[in-house]
Amino acid sequence: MEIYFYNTLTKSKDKFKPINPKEIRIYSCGPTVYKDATIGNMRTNIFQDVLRRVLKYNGYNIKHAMNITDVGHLVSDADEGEDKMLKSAREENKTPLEIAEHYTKIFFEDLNALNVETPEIVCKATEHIKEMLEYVEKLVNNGYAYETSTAIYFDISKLDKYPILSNLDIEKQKAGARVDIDPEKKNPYDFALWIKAPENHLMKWDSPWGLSYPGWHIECSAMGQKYLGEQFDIHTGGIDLIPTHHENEIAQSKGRCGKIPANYWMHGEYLLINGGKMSKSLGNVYLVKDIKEKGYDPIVYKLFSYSSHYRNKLNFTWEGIDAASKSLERLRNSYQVNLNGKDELTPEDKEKLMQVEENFHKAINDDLNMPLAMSFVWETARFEKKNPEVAEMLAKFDTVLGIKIDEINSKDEDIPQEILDLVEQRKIARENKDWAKSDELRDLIAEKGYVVKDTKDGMSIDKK
RNA sequence: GGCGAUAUAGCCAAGUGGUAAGGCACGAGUCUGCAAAACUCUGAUCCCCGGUUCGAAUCCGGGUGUCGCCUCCA
Repeated sequence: MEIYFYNTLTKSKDKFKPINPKEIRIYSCGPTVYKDATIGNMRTNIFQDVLRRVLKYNGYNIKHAMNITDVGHLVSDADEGEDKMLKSAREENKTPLEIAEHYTKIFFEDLNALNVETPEIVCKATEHIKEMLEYVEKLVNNGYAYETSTAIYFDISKLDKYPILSNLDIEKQKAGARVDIDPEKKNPYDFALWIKAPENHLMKWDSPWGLSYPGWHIECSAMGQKYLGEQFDIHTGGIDLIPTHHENEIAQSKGRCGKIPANYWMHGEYLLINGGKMSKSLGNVYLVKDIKEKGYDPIVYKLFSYSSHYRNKLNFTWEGIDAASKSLERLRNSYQVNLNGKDELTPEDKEKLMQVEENFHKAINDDLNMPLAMSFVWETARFEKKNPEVAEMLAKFDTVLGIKIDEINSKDEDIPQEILDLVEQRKIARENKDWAKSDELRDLIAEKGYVVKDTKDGMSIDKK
């Protein structure tokens, strides 16, 4: 079945044509590990995970690389100010390496909690200084870069066209530019490839230009080219990376080998908080940890993110999370019910299931339309006949959803003995039809933080 | 100031020319000693005005609202 992706480069939904159908190569801009990743960052990671899973659903093998930015990302894009890593190191009184290790670990724990697959290749900027230096030297040799007293800059005037991803008219931007113009720069939009380190700079490396460190954009170009080649299939990231980071990656690649590094550029939209923007600088951030602390399985957040298309803004509210939580419970319940279902499926039923599968497949292949795909998941979950084949279909869908649909909802392994005793007493009361005592005990159990429900198969106990 | 996105039932949200998917909540019902859970059923003519068309939520023009980018951010 054909796959269509919205391509920021062409500004249209394009049919996906792999460079090599045997292996799809993807590069994703990963985290700058200087602070906790937010659920906003995670929305992008979930989008990328869906992309991987959809390609796999279509039978493709993939080679996916993601970088870990542990040096070179300055607090300001005016190529001045502190490196983010160093700022955090100073504030938390740790070494940059400790900072990077700490936040990298948490990042992958979060991905794991969200059941987001780890890319085949995870690469750190600090481990690719050599590749970056070679890249910069090549740009200098090709005449696309020049040296100033503070850095090596990319000369955007050497390109046929500079902003090609975004619609910025840099001529019109000049007047209103809020950043101070460095008189040594040839063009205001020239950006630093390599920066000369001040005397007491913590992270610096030997280079033809003395002790220095990389600019923010060079790492992705260098690592992408090392692991995926000069041209690969898909490049992903958050929408905010379009005007600077990705624009500059393309510039670097064009300067180095004359090619745009990826054929398809896909960008995930922002997560909003109560209708407004979430950002580290505004301080209104939520972490995966916060979702856990509210008592939700983090996968609930993943399901929540499927309520909107990845290219649309999604407004985060706790009401929304609550709705997703209910949905997750019901989907998992349906899976269990179907697994043990005894209804016979007629040929017509099987035909219907096949049709739903096709609809699902079409939806995910249409630029990852998860909200639409979910409607077919529900159609399956609420299929009138209950049969293991229906469960099998749900499991198949879950290879894309990644919501662990086969997980059992209530886990009562950790119920304290005290509660179990009360439940036992209530059971006896019920057998004696002593409803007053039964209700009293249910209230008591509730006070202690547990909910007891009478089901056909006995009582179920859940933590509140 | 420049650029762009978006406006669909109480909430979230698909749908880009043929009479509005889905989820959550609400209400009703089945079940239950009761309750919960589960299951079933129930709701919108698509921001406003004008135009194109046999026909528009869907195209065009105008207006209004909200949000974002142009500065670090997924």
